[in-house]
Amino acid sequence: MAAQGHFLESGYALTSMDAIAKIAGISKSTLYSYFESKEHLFGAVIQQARQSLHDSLTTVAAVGEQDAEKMLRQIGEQFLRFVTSADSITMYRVVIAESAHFPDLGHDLFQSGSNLIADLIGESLRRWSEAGLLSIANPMHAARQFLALLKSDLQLRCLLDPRRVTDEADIQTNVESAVTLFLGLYRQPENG
Amino acid sequence: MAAQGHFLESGYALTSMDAIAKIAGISKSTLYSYFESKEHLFGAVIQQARQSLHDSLTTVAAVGEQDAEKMLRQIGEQFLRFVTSADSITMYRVVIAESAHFPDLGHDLFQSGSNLIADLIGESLRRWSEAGLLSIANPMHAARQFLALLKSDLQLRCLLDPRRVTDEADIQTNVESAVTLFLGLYRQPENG
DNA sequence: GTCTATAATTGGATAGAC
DNA sequence: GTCTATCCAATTATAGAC
Repeated sequence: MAAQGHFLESGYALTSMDAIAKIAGISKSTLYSYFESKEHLFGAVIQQARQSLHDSLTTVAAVGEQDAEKMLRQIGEQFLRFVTSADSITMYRVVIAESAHFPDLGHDLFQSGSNLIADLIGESLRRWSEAGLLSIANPMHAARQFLALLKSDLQLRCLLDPRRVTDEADIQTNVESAVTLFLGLYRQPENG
Repeated sequence: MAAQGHFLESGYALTSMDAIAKIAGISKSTLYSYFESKEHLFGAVIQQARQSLHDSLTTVAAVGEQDAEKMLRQIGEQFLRFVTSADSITMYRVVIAESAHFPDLGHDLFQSGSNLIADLIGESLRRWSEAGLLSIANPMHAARQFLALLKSDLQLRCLLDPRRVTDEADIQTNVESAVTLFLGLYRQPENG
């Protein structure tokens, strides 16, 4: 949908139905025949982007079997690249901006974002722990700690300052810090 | 300023100069005699709120001398109560929403928010480490880890879902988790 | 300096022809 | 189903009187 680009780029208020119709190459009346209002169109756009987010995070969390450190690094790098990507940031920015007006969208995005990735990684940690690669009493709790250490302030910095790009060095720094600290806590005694 | 409440509550686009003038009890012309445009007024409002944020965080980081665990808990509780407060969240929401339009405001807010509190706590950690209360090689790095663990997803959840209130139980859970993990890493051997 | 009144523009939504 | 043309409301900003 052509509306997606404009909504995510310019936000809800600055995106006019005129502009969307023009980009889509249809008239405004036709646009209104597909979506009953600007609010409904916005909701459809965000829900679609949310589904895409859901799929991407599921892919990020799926990692080939290796040793614990390599898997954590791989997940960490992919996760950070994804959450700091321009697409992710613009989506979060728009939904945060309109969360007072569309609280359901914000709620759903949190579920499909933070909660989903925490569950996926928590489940992986539980399996790795059962397999003896790590020693974790509470995998879900540990997953949230790992994600918190990974992100630190990177996501907030991107949301607040669009000019500050997140380069590979930023990502490597955070991954190194998070993995080191995490393994220091949860590595099996016989392995470390 | 009367504009502050309206801008923070309704966002930039939905706040009209008519409404601000009405709330302030003056006419629109008078309002324009003080601020040359809506953008300038918005900038002034945010910069003032940013100064208030700066002062609040400085207060949060100032803690009486006690043992390390009590100080970390006290800072953690106050920090989390502050960043999840309705005032802080609405301010961040508005600035994030307009960060593409006003990148300087977002940049300044990040400096006066995340970077400031990290520096303040990092400096405290350095002093406590020198005094032998903790054993920290890189205090600034440790401060960012502590803050990341404290916040985890609480701030993002508040930004995305205004209906979900952060209660004292959420705060205590995160403080407990962060302080426990942090002390497990950095407590002086002879103390722990 | 402050007000009333009013430009000038924009945007969401619809009517009616085809 | 799709278009053109239009309505109606809201908004930024200013002109001009006092």
